[in-house]
Amino acid sequence: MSLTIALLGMLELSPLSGYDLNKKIEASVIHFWSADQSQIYRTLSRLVADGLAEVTVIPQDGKPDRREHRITAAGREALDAALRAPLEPETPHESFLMRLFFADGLGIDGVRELLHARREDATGLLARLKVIDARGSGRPDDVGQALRRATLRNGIVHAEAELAWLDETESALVTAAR
Amino acid sequence: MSLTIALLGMLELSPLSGYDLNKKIEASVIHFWSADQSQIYRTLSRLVADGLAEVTVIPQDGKPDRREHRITAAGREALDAALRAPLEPETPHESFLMRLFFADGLGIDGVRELLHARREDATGLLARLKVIDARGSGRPDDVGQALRRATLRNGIVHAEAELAWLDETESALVTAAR
DNA sequence: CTCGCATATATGCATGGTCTTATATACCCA
DNA sequence: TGGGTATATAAGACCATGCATATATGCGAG
Repeated sequence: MSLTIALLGMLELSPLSGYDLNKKIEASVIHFWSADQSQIYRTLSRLVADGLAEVTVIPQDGKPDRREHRITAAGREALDAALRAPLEPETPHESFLMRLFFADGLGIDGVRELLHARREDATGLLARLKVIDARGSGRPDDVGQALRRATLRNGIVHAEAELAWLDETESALVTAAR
Repeated sequence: MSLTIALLGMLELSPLSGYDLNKKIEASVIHFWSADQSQIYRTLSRLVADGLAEVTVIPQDGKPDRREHRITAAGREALDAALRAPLEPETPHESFLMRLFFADGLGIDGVRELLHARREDATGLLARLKVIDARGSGRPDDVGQALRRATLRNGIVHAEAELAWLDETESALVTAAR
């Protein structure tokens, strides 16, 4: 469903090929949505099959045909409906927390390594997000820009929360291990 | 992989049936891992097929046989290896942020509704987590307890971060919409 | 007495996602 | 000259997950 929103949302701005969509996703929503190339093409095919997008084949020399997709009226309706539908209930899958929950058998050093690895990940993520945020850091001129900025800020505040939690957790562990 | 850790981790403490495991998961890791009953049984079968657990069938009257699983030596090794393996790279899938990113077309009121719905979810989640946290709120006596507590605290700090981000985002939106 | 809940396991089907591989050409760098 | 990158699409295999459904019985509430 979310990938459908991504594709329709991008097609609403301009007609694009699967290749273009893949690049756009990597460039703009990758911080909260990881999408596989093959999955993009499959979902795009389904949009066309469902009449939510139309294809224009543009022959090219030396390269495969470029299949340009444009959103249909039905596609615009579907996008609007998807955006307005009730939020789907959360089904969390936090593999790191699963490990931590059962990490007792690793001993105190093993637990510390686990937390250290997590800190590295969170630090790296935060740095990357901040670089992107700095690039687009004029005050937003329109609502769309403010929304895109907000998704980035979301990643940043959660990365910071994770680091703060790591501090807290490492202290608590020292106390518990005594 | 994570569900495997959950099952092996729980079997290490005592032999359990699939039914027991389902209940234990609902009672203890549900705040960071949602598991389906059928998935638990399937994963459990795989553990047995892979020699990581063994089954003892205990006939019961009036109820289906109880298939009690106990972890094997290979299972303990597999658990330890899984806990020590490098953290898998994150592949985020935040459907709410996907909507927000493309929510421009909803108009300012639609966006506000979206944020409001998110706030309700986050508020409810935070309340539930705090209840659980209060229940187990003596200072932890051993490392295992501290770890379990830490996973809960993780959920709490992220729920709080989400609420803070919602405040920030709603303000920014007011500014951008002017 | 019936309805729903607890006990207990299992299968079937669909969806979404990941990883790999295939095809074909042009260009740049070492 | 060979290897990597960019352009462009697509199929196959596999895995985890989710939802529905089936079976069979005891027990308590209404």
